[in-house]
Amino acid sequence: MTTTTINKLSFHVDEQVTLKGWLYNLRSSGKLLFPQLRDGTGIVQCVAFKKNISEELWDKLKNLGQESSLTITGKVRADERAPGGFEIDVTDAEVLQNVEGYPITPKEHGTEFLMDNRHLWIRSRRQHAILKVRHTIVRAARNFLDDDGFILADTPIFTPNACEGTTNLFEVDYFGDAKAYLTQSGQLYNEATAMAFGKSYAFGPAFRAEKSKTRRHLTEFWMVEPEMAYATLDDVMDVCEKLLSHIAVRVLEERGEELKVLERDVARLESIVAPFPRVRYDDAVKILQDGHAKGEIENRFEWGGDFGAPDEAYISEQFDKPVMVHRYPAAVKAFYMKRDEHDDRLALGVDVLAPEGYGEIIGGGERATSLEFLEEQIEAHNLPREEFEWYLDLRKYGSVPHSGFGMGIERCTAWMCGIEHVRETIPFPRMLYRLKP
RNA sequence: UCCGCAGUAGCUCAAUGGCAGAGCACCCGGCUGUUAACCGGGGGGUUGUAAGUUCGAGUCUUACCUGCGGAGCCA
Repeated sequence: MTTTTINKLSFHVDEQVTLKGWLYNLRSSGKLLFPQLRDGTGIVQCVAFKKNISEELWDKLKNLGQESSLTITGKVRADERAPGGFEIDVTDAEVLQNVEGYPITPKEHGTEFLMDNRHLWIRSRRQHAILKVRHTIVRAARNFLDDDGFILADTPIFTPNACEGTTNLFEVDYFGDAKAYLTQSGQLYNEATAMAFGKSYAFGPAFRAEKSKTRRHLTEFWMVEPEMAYATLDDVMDVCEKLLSHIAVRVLEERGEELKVLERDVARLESIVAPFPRVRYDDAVKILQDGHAKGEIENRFEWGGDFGAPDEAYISEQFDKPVMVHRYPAAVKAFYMKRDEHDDRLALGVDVLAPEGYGEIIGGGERATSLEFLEEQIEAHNLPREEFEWYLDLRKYGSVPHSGFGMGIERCTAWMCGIEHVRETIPFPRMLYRLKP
């Protein structure tokens, strides 16, 4: 007897196999039962004719509740009537637990209810598809960087200070006499690891205590943050477009079935091919102002500010591919950004805006190299100098041009899947009003 | 923090200020190819909380709680 999984049934046609899983749904028609089994790799329809099996087996199957745990043994048969193309003629079954009252029924449910039952919701087909796409994105990003010579060097989650001084942080008691904060970015530490390894990246969670209440925000989210020594802003943009193109290809290759479940328009993913348009902030402002003149956007954008959500959406709508907007006013960017040598008002930062209104999925740029400049910036931003001494050391001992960026995993996943809200792109989302389960 | 919408059975939703309802889920019965199966029967309610208007409030008023959407902020 072969024990196998549902995704491998095509290798076992006309053979007896055993599958281990849970009951996804049960339909019956008098002397005929259709238990649908899921095992994490897929869903398969099984068939049991009353006259072909023992009375004991019939009785065992007939009253099973949704999500009952069981193993099913039977012959694999190709059948066009079955969803998925294969069917199991049941010859035996072992019920580990017969379940009554599984909360998530095959009808509609509201978001609040489903989120309260998130630990069960992730068993359902759509959530399964999204989380598998997430897995592929994570693996594609890591493989891309690993194969390109980046060394994984993860950065701390407890940090002693605000690393950029821009966002609200979660404060944690650290053994009574000290305060720690949950990291909002591994950025500053990545600069240290890049000086050690040449090319490095961190992959981990980031925490922002912003009271943001939109479909693009989580308080806990995951980022991949590559950093490169001897690299410029242009080098960063090269890596961004290659990384995103690679991710799109891998998602298309590995997750065709899942994209079908999600009803994703794959043409939108097929067009994610490097090179991407590179637009200076100044020109993006012109796009917005022209849009206002044409009456396509409500507010008239003024040079100097950061883009709001509607602004980002309008800019990205002008292109099929992700857009890389670069050289922002220094005032709206982090203190460690290098200034443009041709225009001191500008910082060498880049944001990658995804199409279809998904907004900023990557933020990055070239870092300042001058010790004196950073000392001025730290003072100007009222940051505690003593907490940044180690960071300033990086400019005392072998300072070189270097650059990097951070990509938000959940926003990228929402974009690839074409779904509304990032809360479905992580197994257990943490949001402003959601800490459980 | 601000603006808007919502809260009725386990779930999704109905109910002109006048008897609290349906579908799904659950239990019982029927059906040999079901595709969110279908058909018949059954149990299931402090209408988010508190106060008010009224002969009478799920429905109108006020406050609060909770959630959803958006803004700001951000990836």
